[in-house]
Amino acid sequence: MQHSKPGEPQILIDLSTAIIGTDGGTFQCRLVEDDTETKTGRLPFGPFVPDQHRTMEIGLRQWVGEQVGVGLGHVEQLYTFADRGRQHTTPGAPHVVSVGYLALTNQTGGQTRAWRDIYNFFPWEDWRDGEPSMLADIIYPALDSWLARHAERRASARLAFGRDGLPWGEEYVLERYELLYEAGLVAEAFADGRKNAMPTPVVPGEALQLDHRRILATAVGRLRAKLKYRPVIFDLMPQTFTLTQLQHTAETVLGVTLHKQNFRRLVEKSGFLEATGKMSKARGRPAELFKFRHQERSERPLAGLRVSSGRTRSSEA
Amino acid sequence: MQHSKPGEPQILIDLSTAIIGTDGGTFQCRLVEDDTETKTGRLPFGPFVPDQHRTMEIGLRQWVGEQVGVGLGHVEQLYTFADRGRQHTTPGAPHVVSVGYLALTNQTGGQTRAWRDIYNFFPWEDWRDGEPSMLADIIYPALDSWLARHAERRASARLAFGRDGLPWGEEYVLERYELLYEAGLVAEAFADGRKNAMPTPVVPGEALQLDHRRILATAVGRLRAKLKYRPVIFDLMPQTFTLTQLQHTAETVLGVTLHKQNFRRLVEKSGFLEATGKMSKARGRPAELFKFRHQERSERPLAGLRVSSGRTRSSEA
DNA sequence: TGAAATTATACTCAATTTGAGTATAAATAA
DNA sequence: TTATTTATACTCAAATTGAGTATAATTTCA
Repeated sequence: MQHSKPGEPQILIDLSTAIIGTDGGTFQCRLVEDDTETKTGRLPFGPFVPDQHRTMEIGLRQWVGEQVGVGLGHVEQLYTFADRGRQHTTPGAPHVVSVGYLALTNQTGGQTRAWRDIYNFFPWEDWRDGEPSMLADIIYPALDSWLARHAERRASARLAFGRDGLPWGEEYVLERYELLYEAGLVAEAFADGRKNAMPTPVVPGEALQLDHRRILATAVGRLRAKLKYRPVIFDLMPQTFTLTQLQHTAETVLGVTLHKQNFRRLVEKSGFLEATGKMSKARGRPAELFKFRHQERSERPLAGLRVSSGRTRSSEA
Repeated sequence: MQHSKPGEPQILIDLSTAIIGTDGGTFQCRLVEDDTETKTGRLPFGPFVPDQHRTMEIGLRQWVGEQVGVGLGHVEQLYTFADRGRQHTTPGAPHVVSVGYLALTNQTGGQTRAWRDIYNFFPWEDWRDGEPSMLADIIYPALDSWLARHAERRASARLAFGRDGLPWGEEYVLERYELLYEAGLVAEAFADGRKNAMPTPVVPGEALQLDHRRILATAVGRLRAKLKYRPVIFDLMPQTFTLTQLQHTAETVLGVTLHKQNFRRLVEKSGFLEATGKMSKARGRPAELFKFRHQERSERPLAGLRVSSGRTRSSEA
């Protein structure tokens, strides 16, 4: 077997990056204004030019710095997407392979239209006010009717959506999105010409161009999983912060509420925080401001940021 | 910024695959006979031809089936390696990007020279007989002398090698290998022309061509981590097996010994196993043969295959 | 000004999980 | 028939987790 011969289409590599931050309880991602008639946004991307960049991450940091202008914390390669059909191909056109990246920032500039709430694209992922009603009302009926014809995907659906008594695993973001795509319930399935897809998307949630919603789902899933065993959350925080702010950020990313006292116990025990002695000025009792101990950064996992949901917000009132 | 122009070198994509299995306590990887003067092996790879394969995984399964001839279980994309310097480039030659894959098999054919013990390449990773003496004798002194000049890498080294009272995390295989590479202690560092590299490798362990030992380290680290939250271990097992065989496989992959009674408790509670009623015939008391419940496959994580080392093999006598 | 609301922090307690054993059973080897 | 080997069952203390209660220090508002 040979590599592609001169006559065959060339391969180009794009670095598609989900730049993620939080801003006062919203979970944000940097998007690029759409210019097509479809009105769907897309992730920012830059080409990988091997002769100019020693590694892909160096190339990525460069064009993000130039074009997006936010400082990046943790950067992580997600997945390389090369499926044919992911692009609406012109015959003979070069084949574009996307390397997806996750990049974290603590500068989101919430006012610009370029930063969008991630839960716009995955409204079923936000359980902070309890289970989203669209699951029982729309998603489960539609999914079940598809599963009736696709029994082989039943076990996956049970795990991904936490059915039949299984718990909802907040990190299975990609698995859930892919099932909805396979079942033809999201707009991209129709755009990609899947046979079973509905012309009007069944499930609420804004679409993105090409497979960018899939890349974003990969990013969110990876971030949620990583939060539990690595101290990446601090890359989303400002220099100093209160424990409540830290908890809100964790809740925003995970899409659940957490038990306040236990969160405090966990985070204090972890040894990642250093008290600054200063206090925040807000409504109730002032809270101590902490900062992240950078020297401790890679020393131990933030074990145990396990999800044990606190009171749901609705019952909190 | 533009994609590479016609005059620039073309990009080719290779799928480099770590095909991993176990065979009676050895941890094996399929390698391709070396044909160069360097006498180092390499991972099997095949080109990704976008026009022939709808997805990379389909392409991979095809050439593995044709050329390696083993059935594959779990297949997982690891990482896309595009660093310049990873290849000994001829100017103008096409730039090759490797997409690394991990593939599990339960057919290793241990007799052929093509299957090699993974711990040949990472002898410091096998703690089944206690801490390998080369760590204290060779690796730590050499690493410390490098760290004296590279204080910024100290925290990483502490986490990766479990120093200063931190535990040895068996999943940090890549992090350890990369530190040894950076410190110039492995043969590849010299081959890649790193300034500080020793012409004769300081640390024991066989090298592989290009960055294939790094890809293999990624594969082993990912597999060790995944074992703890997904039932991938069953892809390494034959149809039926005893609990002791299952435990030996886990120990082989993780490179540690486990507490027998607790392993049994964990694995029985998980619900993944089904008793066959048959018994194994061996030396002591016969053990019940189990099989994996495939329907349960994706239903729940094999939570808690946490490492709690049992008696070390040396003190077991 | 003083009670109510709000937010932060400290502490408790039972249930579960984990780590590390002891005890016993069922086979083979000498 | 006794020792050796391997398998399996059961125990128990320590640590972790889930879910509270209690109390402290502010602001808000009547």
